Amino acid sequence: MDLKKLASTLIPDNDLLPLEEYEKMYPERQLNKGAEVTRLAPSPTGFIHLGNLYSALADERIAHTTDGIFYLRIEDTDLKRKVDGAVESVIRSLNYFGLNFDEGAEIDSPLNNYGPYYQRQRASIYRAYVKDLIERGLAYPCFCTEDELNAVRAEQTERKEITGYYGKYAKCRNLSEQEIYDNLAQGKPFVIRLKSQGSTENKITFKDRIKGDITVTENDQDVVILKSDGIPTYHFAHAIDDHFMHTTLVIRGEEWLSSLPIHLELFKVLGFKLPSYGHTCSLMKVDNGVKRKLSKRKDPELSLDYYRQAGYYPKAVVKYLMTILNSNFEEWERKNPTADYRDFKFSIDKMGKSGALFDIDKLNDVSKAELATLSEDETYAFLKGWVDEFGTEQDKAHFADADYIKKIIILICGIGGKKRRKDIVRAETGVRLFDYFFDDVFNPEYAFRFEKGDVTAVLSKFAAVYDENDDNNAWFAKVKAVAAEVGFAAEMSEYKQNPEAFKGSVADVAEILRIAVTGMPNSPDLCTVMRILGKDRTLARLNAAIQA
RNA sequence: GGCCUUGUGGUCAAGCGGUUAAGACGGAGCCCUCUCAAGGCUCAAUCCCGGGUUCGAUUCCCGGCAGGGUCACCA
Repeated sequence: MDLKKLASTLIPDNDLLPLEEYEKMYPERQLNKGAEVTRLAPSPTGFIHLGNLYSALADERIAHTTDGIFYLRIEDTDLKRKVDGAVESVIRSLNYFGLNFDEGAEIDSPLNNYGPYYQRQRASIYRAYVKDLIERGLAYPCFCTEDELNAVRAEQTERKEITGYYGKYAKCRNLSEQEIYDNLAQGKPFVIRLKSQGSTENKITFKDRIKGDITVTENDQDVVILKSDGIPTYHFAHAIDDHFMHTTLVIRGEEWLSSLPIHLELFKVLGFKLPSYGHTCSLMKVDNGVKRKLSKRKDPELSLDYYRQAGYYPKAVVKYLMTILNSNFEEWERKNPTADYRDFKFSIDKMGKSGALFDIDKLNDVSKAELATLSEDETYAFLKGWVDEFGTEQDKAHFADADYIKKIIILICGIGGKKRRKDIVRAETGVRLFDYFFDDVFNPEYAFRFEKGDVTAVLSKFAAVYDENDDNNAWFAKVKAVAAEVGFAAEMSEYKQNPEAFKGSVADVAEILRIAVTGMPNSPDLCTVMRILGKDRTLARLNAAIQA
C-alpha cells in the first residue's frame, strides 16, 4: 500500500510543516535545574471547581517552589462542551484564590512563546503528526459508524470480553487500499486510529510521582487520535502539547490513570520523551454512609462560587487545601505562624495516595483562624466586599459606616486584647454578628429566665446608674452593686458556696442586661457593646425590655 | 464483570520490623470567666480480616473483604 499517498489523501492540508520545523518552533525552555513546568489544562466547559483548585494548587506550588513555570492551556477539542467566558472565569477564580499563571491562554505575559494555548488553534501541528503516523503505518482511517461500534461493544460485553477497538475487533485496521479509497469515494466520514503495537500480555511498571509504582499493561487499543471533525482527541493532543510546551510534570486526576497506557504508547510512537506524571486522588464525601467522589451535579460544596457566597476567606480555602495536599503543612505553619504559606516547601512526595474526605469542620477551623490574623481594616475590607456582593440592603447600609463597623470588628475579633476571638468563621454568618448593633434589624427575643419583677428591678436599677464613661471595672462594679440590691450574689465565689441563699448570681444579672441590650444570652464583652451603642441607645434598649 | 488502585481513632494523618502508635479537626470534661468566643489542661477513640516470613509484625509476602477509579469520535 502506498502510505504516502494515503496520508496525503487523508490529511490533504497544505499548510503543514516538516516535523523538524515544529521542534525548532518550540525549543527547550531555559530554566534552572530542577525547575518543573506544570500546567492547568481545563476544558472550557463551565466553571472550575474545588477539585480543580486542589490540583491547580499543587501545580502552582510545585512550579513556583522550583523556579519553574505554571501555565494555562485550554483543551477545547470538544466543541459541544464549550461555554463562553469559561476561560476568563478560570483565570478569575484562580486569581481570587491567589494563584497566578506565568503563561498561557489569555495571560498577558512575555513568556507566551509556546502557544497557541487553545488546542483548536493548534490543529495543524496535530495533523502534521497524524499524517506522519499514517505514512509510517502506525495510524489508519476507520469508517465504522457509531452504531457499529455500539453493536461490537454490546457483543463484547455479552461475551464478557474486554470492550474496545482492538485485535480482531479492529475491523478497519486491515482494510485493503481498494476498500479505503472506495469508502472515501463514497464520502464516508472517518476517524484516524492509532495502529497499536502493544499487547496486554506485557506489563509495564510505571513510576507515578504521587502514587508510586503502578503496574499497567501495554495498550492494545486502536484508539481514535483524530476525530471525524479533524480535531484530535485528548490523548493525542496531550502527547503533542505537553511535548512541545515542555511540560515536565503532568498533574491530573486519578481518573486518567486508566488511560495512561495509551499515553505511554503515544509518546513512544511519536518519539517524545515522557514527562513525569502525578495522579492526584479525588476529594470525597460521605453520602448516605457511602464514600464517593465529590460530584459537580450533586454537591454544591464543589463549586468555587459556593465558598465565595458563603464568605470563606479565600486564603483559608487555599490553606485548607494545603493541609490535605501536604499533611506536614499544619505542623510547619505552627512553627512559622507569621510566615506566608508560599514559603512552605511544598513536596509532591508528601501528597496522599488515597482520596481525602472533604471536611467542612476542618475548613471552618482553618477559616476562623485565618480571619483572626487580620487587622480591623483588612477584616472590614473583606466583609465589606462580601456584603457588597451578597449582603442584604440593610447590610450594605450598615457597612457604609466604616468607623462604626470597625469599632464592632475590634470588639468581635478581640483585636488588641490578649487573645483574638474567633467568632467569625465566614462572612455569611459573620455579618449576622453585627445585627444587634443596628436598630433597624435589632429584633430581640426577651428570653429571661427570672421573674418579671426581678428583671425589671435589674434593668431599671442599672439604667439609673449607667455611665458610658465608666471603664470595665467601674462598669462591672455597678453590675455587682445592682446584683446585691436585688438579692443576687455579687461575687461568684459566694454564690457557688451557697447558691440557695441567692436568687441568682452576678452572672445572671449580666445575662439579664445582655438579653435586654443584645437580644441574646451570649455576646462579647457587654460593657464594650454598650459603649459602642452609646448611652442613649443603651438606655432605650433597657427601657424597651422593661416595657416588654 | 475485567483492569488499576487504596485500606492507622468519626475526619485528615505521622509512622517504613521492636514506639506508652505523634499531631490536627470534631466529641466529652475541667480550669479561666459577667455569658459566649478565645486560651490552658484532661479524657474517650485507630492499625480491615485470615494465613504466612521472622525471636518479634501496623510495618514484609499471599489470600480474602471493603472502598475508590476506569472501561467514548468527553476531557
